[in-house]
Amino acid sequence: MMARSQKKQRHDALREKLNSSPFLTDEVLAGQLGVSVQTIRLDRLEMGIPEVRERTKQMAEEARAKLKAIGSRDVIGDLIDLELGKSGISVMTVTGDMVMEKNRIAHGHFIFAQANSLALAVLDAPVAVTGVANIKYKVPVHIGEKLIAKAEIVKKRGNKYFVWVKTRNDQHEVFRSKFILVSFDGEGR
Amino acid sequence: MMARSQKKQRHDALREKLNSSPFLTDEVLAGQLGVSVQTIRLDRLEMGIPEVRERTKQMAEEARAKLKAIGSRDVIGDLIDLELGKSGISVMTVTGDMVMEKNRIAHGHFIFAQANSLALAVLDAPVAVTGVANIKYKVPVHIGEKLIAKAEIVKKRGNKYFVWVKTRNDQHEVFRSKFILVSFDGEGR
DNA sequence: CCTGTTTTATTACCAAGTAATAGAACTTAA
DNA sequence: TTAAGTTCTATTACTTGGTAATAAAACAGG
Repeated sequence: MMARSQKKQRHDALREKLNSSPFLTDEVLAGQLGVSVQTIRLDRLEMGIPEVRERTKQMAEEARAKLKAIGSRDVIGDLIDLELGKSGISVMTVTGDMVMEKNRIAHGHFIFAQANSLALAVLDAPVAVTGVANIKYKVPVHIGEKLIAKAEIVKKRGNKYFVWVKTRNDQHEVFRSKFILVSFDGEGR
Repeated sequence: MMARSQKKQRHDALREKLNSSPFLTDEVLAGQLGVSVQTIRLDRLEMGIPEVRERTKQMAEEARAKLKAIGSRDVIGDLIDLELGKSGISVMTVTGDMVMEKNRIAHGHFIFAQANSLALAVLDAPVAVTGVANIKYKVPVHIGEKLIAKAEIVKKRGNKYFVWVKTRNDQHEVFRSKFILVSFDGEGR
């Protein structure tokens, strides 16, 4: 039963090699693993791994889609309800790349970003920026949680808008913030 | 001189097509542009565009590198100085994907993110999260600006740390924030 | 009509495969 | 030891999407 275990080992090695550098041809792989090209092909067939060209293409498409998704997030979270000049609701699901590596807790700035961009979206003004924010994180947020942020304009004075945003997950209010936003036609802040 | 201008047009069309979908083979391109495969090949040669396989590979590698860079930003900005438990400095250059489309001003949450992660980095504690933040945006920030954030721990009470972060560009202080961070071994916030 | 550019066609060749088939080598169990 | 089974290797024919080189056709302008 030596042969069988050697095969398994080789399969693992192959998987690992392709994982770290997916652009290796069968010929190169054969050389590195000390077997014939045909053996590599057989292995790939058994393991359901496509050829280099296919792998490369898949990688390119995947990475492209991901980058595109990342690029198009001017408003963070999905705006699901909006009464311009009054209130709005946005939903965001916490994904793997929002959490800190150390403790798997969501990085605060994503929660802030959702609230901040919602606050800006609610404003009935063409151009506005954030002036002041008072924020409080109440409960740590983890991967997979769905965050619902509700914004409400509570006051307006001149070109200054006072907006409160409360964010909750299923159970708790996890975050609470007060923004002062400044709309400006010319310049000012 | 009709012929020459037709060629130029075709080159432009080719460039555009490949820009939006880089995985087209010469054969498909030839069909879409109504010319022979050889013409496409000649065009590519003239224009210095490599074959599909090469293009795909380049794309894959590029996109991969980009994604990797994005993924590894637990601390946003570059930590250039750090006295653990006391103070720290971080530098971040505002890139194109940090600004809002509408007004080309940096989205507030990137500036916040730099300050927040710097504040956390300065803490001499294994695990910590943000509890409260009071922040003020003083001057709008634009693409290309280099932001220098300086953090300082001003007080410690129990497991609560009070940290001030001031961010400036070349000329002004653009942002100012006070954080209360909570370090925790077990649980708590 | 001739000339020069542009386009197309043809041929030989390559890399990195798939698919199928056959043979060698090693392993083991009877 | 030998037969059987698994695993590995080799060989051959064929495919895609090209490169490189050469020649011929089409067309436009003078």
